[in-house]
Amino acid sequence: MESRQILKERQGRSLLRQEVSEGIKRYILENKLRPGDPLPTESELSATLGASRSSVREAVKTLDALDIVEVRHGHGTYVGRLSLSALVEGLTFRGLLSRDDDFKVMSDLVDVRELFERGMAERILTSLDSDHLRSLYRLVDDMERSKSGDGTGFVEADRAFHALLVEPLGNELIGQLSLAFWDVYTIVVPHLGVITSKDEAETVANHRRIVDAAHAAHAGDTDAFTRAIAEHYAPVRRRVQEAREADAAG
Amino acid sequence: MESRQILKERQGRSLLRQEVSEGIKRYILENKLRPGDPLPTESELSATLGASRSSVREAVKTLDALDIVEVRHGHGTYVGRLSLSALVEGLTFRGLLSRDDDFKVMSDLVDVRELFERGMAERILTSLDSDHLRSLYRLVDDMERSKSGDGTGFVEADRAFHALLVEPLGNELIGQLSLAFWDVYTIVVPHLGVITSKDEAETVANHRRIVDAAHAAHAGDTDAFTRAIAEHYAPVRRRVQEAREADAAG
DNA sequence: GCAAATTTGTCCGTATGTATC
DNA sequence: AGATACATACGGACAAATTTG
Repeated sequence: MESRQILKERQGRSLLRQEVSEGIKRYILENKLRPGDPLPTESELSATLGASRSSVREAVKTLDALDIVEVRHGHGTYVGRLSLSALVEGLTFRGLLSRDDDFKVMSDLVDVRELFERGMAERILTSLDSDHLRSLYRLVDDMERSKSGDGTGFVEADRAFHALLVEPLGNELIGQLSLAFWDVYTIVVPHLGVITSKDEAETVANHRRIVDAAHAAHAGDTDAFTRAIAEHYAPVRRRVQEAREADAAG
Repeated sequence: MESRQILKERQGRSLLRQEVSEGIKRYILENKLRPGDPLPTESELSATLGASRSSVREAVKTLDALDIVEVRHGHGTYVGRLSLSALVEGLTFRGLLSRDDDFKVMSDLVDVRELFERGMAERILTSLDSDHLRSLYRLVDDMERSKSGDGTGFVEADRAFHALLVEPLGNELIGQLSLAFWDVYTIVVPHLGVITSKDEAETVANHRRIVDAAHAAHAGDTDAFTRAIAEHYAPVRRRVQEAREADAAG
């Protein structure tokens, strides 16, 4: 069997699965494939890269976890969306695992969320136009309406708001990171085991205050805007704090 | 064979591999394991979770890619370090794949790197003590010495500098993200295919200026400090720009 | 330093589930 | 509905790496 040969030729240093993974990535890069483009079947990859189906499958699974590759059962393997899903899953697990550590992981996370919006305040205001402002107001209205409604509407509007807030920067990475941390926060907080305050009216008001400040300040002073953002994150931080104190008391 | 039974009972919806992955994560959480703690062997997991060893292995590989689990050949499986390695690998691949898109991925990345340090400037300065300052100066001296030396010393000092700069914040997540983006930048730029300027003397000077500004400003005005950071990232941005222009011209 | 034991790595063959035509 | 192509899952065998006696 020739595969044994290849095994010998590899001089035993790195793992075959690792080489297969590199091979698949190289294939995508050399052929300049885009997200959604089809990849060769597992059998073809197996033959081309000189590894068994099992090794190819394990390699594909690691790339799938990073969203470099996407597998559709009974259909085929494709180039992945290259999203930050791996970051979300990793940080979510970290947040769940280290609840004991004074919930520091989560409070650090809120710091980062605030950093994205406060640190980019100036640039957000200068590139914000009236269309964006209108869309932001619309989302706040959506939150207002779906408040104490079915449920999913409120959080979805919240998520969309923070995506839209940094959108005028034209920096996709910041937008994706911002959403990734929003996702982690939203997933982890309900698992903290204690009931935390969740004043939806206050949340709506805080979001509206951000848009109001943006509308007023526009290209002028950014202080009111950054203050509004800080006030928005105060209750977010408080929820983590409440969970921490309840956990320490219990 | 009873495994066939389980397959039926799952009603064919979710994937077995996925369930195994969830099972392993649940095991870690319920037993409150920490990074480095040993996990059951593949055979044991296979028996406990009611799946074949192949399926367990594939599930373990996805968790390994997220650094939730760490596998050591011939030794065993352990709880992972929960690092941001998946983010680095994912963004690196994204940067390599979308070179054509005017290198926007990389310029967005530099924006984020600068955001971490500029956006946290105030908090960095207020919690910076003389020990930190001395350590920062020492790293700049290291860079100066290893300039045009063996090679690895320079970049390593650069990496350590940016880690140390945000360290006084006490926010581990920001430190890890900062390093993750530094890693991606350092890995991707050499692959951009064109020789970009790499003035090490200028780099040293820019880093020293940051520490000088921090030393002078301390708890006072942050303007000089943020300006020094901006000046540091100007040449970093220029390298990406040069690669872009060379690519467009060629 | 050798040998045995343990654990992960790789391979193969086969059967089943899933989507498309 | 049938046929085809593909991924999913299984089980067993052997190779390679690591630890231990």
